[in-house]
Amino acid sequence: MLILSTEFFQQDVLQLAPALLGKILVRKFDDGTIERFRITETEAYRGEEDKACHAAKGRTQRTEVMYHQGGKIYVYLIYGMYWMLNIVSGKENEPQAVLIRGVEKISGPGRVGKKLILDKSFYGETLPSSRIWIEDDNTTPEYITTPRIGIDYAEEWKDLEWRFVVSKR
DNA sequence: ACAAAGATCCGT
DNA sequence: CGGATCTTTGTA
Repeated sequence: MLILSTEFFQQDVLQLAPALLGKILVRKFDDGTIERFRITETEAYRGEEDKACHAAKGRTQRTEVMYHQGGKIYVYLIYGMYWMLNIVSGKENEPQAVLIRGVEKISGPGRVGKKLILDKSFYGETLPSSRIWIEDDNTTPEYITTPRIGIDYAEEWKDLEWRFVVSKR
C-alpha cells in the first residue's frame, strides 16, 4: 500500500486519468473516521483548446488552480448543489484535470462529492493532505473508453473518448 | 447590476 | 422530462 505522491499527478492528464482507475480514494472525515473508495470512472479535461474544459474560457478565478502543477484538488459547485471532485494534472501552465466520475458502489460525480462531504474549502488543497489522499495497492483493472458525459456543447471535442470506465468481469 | 447556463440527480 | 438551487461568467 502506497500513498501517491504529489509528483505522481504531474503526468499528462491522458495518462493520469486511466492510471487512477483501481486506485483508492481515501477520506478522513472531521470525526476521525476514515473511508476508502476504489476509483472506477474518470474523465480527462485538457487545455484551453478543449471546449469541454473549464479552462477553455481562459484563466479565471475559478480555473486558476488548473494552471498549477498537478497534484492539487479542483472542486466546483454545479447546478447549485453538487461538488465535483477533480485532480489537477500536468505541469504548471498546462490547464488539465481529471474528474472523478465514480467510485465503487457510487455512480455519478455529484454523488461522489456528496459521499465525501466536499465543499469549497478543498479548492487548491495539495495531495496528499491530512483529510484526503489516494493510495495504490497495485490493482490495474481493465477498462473501456467512451466520450465524456454532459458536454454536448463542446462541438468537435465532445466525441473524443476521454472517459475511462473500469470494465466488469 | 442582471441574466443565463452549467462536467447533475431525482422524482413524475 | 422538468425542477432544484447557486456560483461563475458575460454583457451592459
